[in-house]
Amino acid sequence: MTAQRRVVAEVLDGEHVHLTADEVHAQAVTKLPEISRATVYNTLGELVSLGEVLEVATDKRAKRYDPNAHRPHHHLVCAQCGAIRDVHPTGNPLADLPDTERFGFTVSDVEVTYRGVCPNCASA
Amino acid sequence: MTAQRRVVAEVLDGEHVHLTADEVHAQAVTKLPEISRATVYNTLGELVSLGEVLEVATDKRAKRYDPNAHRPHHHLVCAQCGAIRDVHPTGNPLADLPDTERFGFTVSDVEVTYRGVCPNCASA
DNA sequence: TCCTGCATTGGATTTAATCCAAATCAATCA
DNA sequence: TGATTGATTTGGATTAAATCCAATGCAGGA
Repeated sequence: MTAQRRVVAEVLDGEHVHLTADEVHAQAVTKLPEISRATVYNTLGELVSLGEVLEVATDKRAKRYDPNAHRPHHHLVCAQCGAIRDVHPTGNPLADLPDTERFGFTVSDVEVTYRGVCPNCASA
Repeated sequence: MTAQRRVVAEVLDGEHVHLTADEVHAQAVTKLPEISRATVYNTLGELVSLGEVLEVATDKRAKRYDPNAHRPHHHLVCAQCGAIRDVHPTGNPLADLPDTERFGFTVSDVEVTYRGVCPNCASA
């Protein structure tokens, strides 16, 4: 456990946190000025392999990192400003995929992204 | 309608087609040797604005383009080889998001990505 | 304290996508 | 048919995200 990793872990803390690698780096720099981008990428990669952090690809730009890996959830994204909230739908989408639609795959996971307009953008 | 656009449209034809821009360009070149990447990107962008083609971001690498825009569907992705199939789950995931989980958003769309292992990779 | 091996650094590289000005082409009209 | 015009295409440069790599630094154990 190095200072750099601690800082990255600190930045990635809280609910509804979905930062890009660059944003993580920007915040990390304020706490540890010499930290390099490569280290941030390395650490994020390790956290993902350890299952502590999830990669989410809600927009088509940079990957985002979601520290809320231990409680399963999905995402609600504002189509205008890109704001992201964690959501917990009822029901089990896995059960909604009939065998005839599985093409012989062993299906193990499902990812749901809701899109809409957030209250902020709606009122603007 | 130019020769270039016709070629891009021809490449993007069929079921379960989910090519990256580069793959579209590579196939387009075999039919029209001097077509440029910029034109492929331009044309894909126009097709997306017209609603004829969907962008899908199933992996975190390049965007993929899905010509099957007129019948709504979701995707089943092989975690190992990246193969993608179009699937049609039963049920309506939109209905599974309670008001208390909408954070004031106007939710209009939902995108579901199933992940698993395809028969090919499973037998290898 | 001294080693040893992993972590970090930063700069170069790769990949995807976009931008831009110049050249080209398709469609219309006389 | 030939000229005009405005949209399209081109390719090279540029941006952005991510990765790679060799050299350096550092944490933790003996």
